[in-house]
Amino acid sequence: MTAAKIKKKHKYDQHVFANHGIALAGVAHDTLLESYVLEAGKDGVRGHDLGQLALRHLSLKTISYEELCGKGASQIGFNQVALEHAAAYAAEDADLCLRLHAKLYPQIAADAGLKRVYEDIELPAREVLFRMEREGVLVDADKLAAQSHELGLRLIELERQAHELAGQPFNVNSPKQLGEILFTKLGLPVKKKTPSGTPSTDEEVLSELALDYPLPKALLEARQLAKLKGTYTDKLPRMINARSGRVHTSFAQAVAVTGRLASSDPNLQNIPVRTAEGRRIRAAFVAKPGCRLVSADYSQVELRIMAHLSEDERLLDAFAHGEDVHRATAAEIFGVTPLEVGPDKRRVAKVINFGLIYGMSAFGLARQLDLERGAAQAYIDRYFARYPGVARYMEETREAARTKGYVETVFGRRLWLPEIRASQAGRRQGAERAAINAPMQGTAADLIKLAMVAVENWIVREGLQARLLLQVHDELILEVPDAELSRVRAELPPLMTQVAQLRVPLVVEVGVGANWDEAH
DNA sequence: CATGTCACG
DNA sequence: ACGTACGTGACATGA
Repeated sequence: MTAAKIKKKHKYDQHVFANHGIALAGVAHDTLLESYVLEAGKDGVRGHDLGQLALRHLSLKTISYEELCGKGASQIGFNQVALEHAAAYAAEDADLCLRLHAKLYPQIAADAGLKRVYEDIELPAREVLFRMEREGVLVDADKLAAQSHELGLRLIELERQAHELAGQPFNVNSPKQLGEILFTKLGLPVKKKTPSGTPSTDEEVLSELALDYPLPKALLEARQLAKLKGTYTDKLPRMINARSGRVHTSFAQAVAVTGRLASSDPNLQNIPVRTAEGRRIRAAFVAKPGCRLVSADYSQVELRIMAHLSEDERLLDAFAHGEDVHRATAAEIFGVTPLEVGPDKRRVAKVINFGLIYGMSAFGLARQLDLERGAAQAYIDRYFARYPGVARYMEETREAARTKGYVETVFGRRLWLPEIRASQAGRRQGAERAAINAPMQGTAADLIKLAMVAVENWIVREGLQARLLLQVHDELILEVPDAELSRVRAELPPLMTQVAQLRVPLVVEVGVGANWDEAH
């Protein structure tokens, strides 16, 4: 691995050791995680790497990897660095680690919630993530290559059509050139602008224009296919590791301020699923011979957490009775019985439920549902009248964020919100929306990390050959030998639902298949 | 290296 | 009055 690709990789040293057959006997602490638990989102905190921690907490500038090895084409490998320089670099790592731990850990130990998040969630999850990264996932390169070829042919034809409709050749992948064609040359109406003030050509705009003009429709399809080809079908086969024959993502444990993981190089948490074309890519993630992929996902987990946190009686009741929550919400908002809720009403309720999790405004809801702002406000008012506990919770959360400067998850994870008292209204309101969202997104992250630890412990304890491969925020993907399928299918859901006792039941849905698409 | 866009939960 | 749903990562373009 080249230094450029190391980026923010932690656990990196552990992988190097493992490559040489050396297993760490146990990791007692990790300053990256200590800092993450203490200071996620805090003012001026951009990362939790050793170098940044040394600068923030010890006012020390560390030797950078580039100072040691150079950069770009002239960069040398660590094994070519003069021993005295390498020794100084390595010794600095060890020294600073201990000094930072002495400073950070007592702050964690002083708070029961933070201590629990650090010791019962983050530290154990760290080892599970290391194993998942090392295990990797099998990807059918031939299948993807065939798709790339097919997508390439269709893209050529779509481009030809687009050029014909535009009356001239242009680069369909250039928003700049596209904007000139659409809005200057053809005079199509500008629907919205980008932050920099230029007319937007994003999907929302093109979809709207596609109702009246042929060119945007071709562009939409070209964009979609170009995305799939460029990001997935072309790239994933190149990410297959020569030694293992599998794709090994990197899970960042201290990047997302809410407590979620982030996946990179490649990102396996954004593999397409929403379109049929996209699901063909997902179908290229396969189980090795003699195995199946098992997917287990928490159903409606953030809404359940909202019910738990708000203690709203109607919402708790809906989940307690196993109701379809969007249907139940629609019935409340529209004043009908659940049986009278059709697809349109349910869709509106679903958008509202998602909006609540995101701290929506009437404007945002109006835009999402293509309504007048007043109509959207009426829906919101109606919702809060029927779910007063949720309304109370939202206001209490904003207030708590203002007075404390942070919000917490059910397990005590802390998210700092420095902009909650910003003088600029836009920034402040942004922080308020983040304050609403963070306890729900963060608690969900806590839950699934606990589940990962529970599942891995179970696998080890029972001596199973099943392996955790991926986590996608509310979903776990495992590779399971056929002989263990019935056990995993039966025991995975209770393992995942019993990691915590909330005021609502947790529900896990399991799927099995030869590939990720079938399992999902 | 910033910008716009779009893939996911 | 004011911008506008939360959290991520990757790609192509173009300066």
